[in-house]
Amino acid sequence: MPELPEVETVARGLSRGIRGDAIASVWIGSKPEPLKSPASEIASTLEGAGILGARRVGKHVVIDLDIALKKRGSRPTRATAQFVVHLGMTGRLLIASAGAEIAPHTHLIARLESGRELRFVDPRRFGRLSVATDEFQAVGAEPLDVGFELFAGLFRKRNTPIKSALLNQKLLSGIGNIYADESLFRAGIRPLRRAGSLTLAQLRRLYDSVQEVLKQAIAAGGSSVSDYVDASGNRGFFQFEHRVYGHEGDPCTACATPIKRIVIAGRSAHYCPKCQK
DNA sequence: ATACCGACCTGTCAGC
DNA sequence: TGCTGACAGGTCGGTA
Repeated sequence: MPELPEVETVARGLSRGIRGDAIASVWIGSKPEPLKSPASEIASTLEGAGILGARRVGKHVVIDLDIALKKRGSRPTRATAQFVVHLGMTGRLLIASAGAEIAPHTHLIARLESGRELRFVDPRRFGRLSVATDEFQAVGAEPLDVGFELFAGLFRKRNTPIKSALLNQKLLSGIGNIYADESLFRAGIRPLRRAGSLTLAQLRRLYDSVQEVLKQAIAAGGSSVSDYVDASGNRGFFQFEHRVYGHEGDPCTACATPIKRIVIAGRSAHYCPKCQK
């Protein structure tokens, strides 16, 4: 499901929806895979915490918590904590009314003071939940904040296919399979091109394409390929703007050549063999 | 150090 | 109808 635009959409929706609310109690399911922090630590951090807001860091949703109230009288040195959620492939963070039916594969429910609930649902359990008191940081650069010089430097002397480099979260945090393919198509670069072999002009086009694709996708509320929905359960619309991803065999929107699908490092890659060099 | 590959999970869909 | 295999927005650890 979620790459940068989808995670950004979820985070914005959460921030709008539950900022200012507080967590009354927490229920955690029995399937342990999604928990990076111990269940007891997640529950104790969340319970009683005020919700300051939510934001995106790479592909992570970070929910900022005010935990000062819980330490009243003990002069806390640090009054904030973070609930960090990675949605994996099929994870959802949903704001639900308390009476709403509980979907299968619901792994965490945070009951809010307002009577609503924040729920984490994840059929494949590739998602990850953790709490942190230190400022959470992505390992790679933010694709929408990085300057061109730094962006270009990430790929210099790299022998790996540019598609793999775009998916490497240690270089850029947030780009996934859809937006890597769409960016490379718009930049006219084949996914198998060695990253280090790109000319400065091609790097510039790739930089511009990445920015453009991500911004357009955020504006469209992300891509709903099968089941992605935002915090309110709404689907995105950017899947209708995909020009290569999921379009194997379809005519290229620019030249009508059939779009090809190949496998690079175990992930499918889609491209136009004529437009992309 | 770098890069590929299978593993981790469940659900869906095409093909037989 | 029902089985099987391929595939899915992501990341990790092991291996070469």
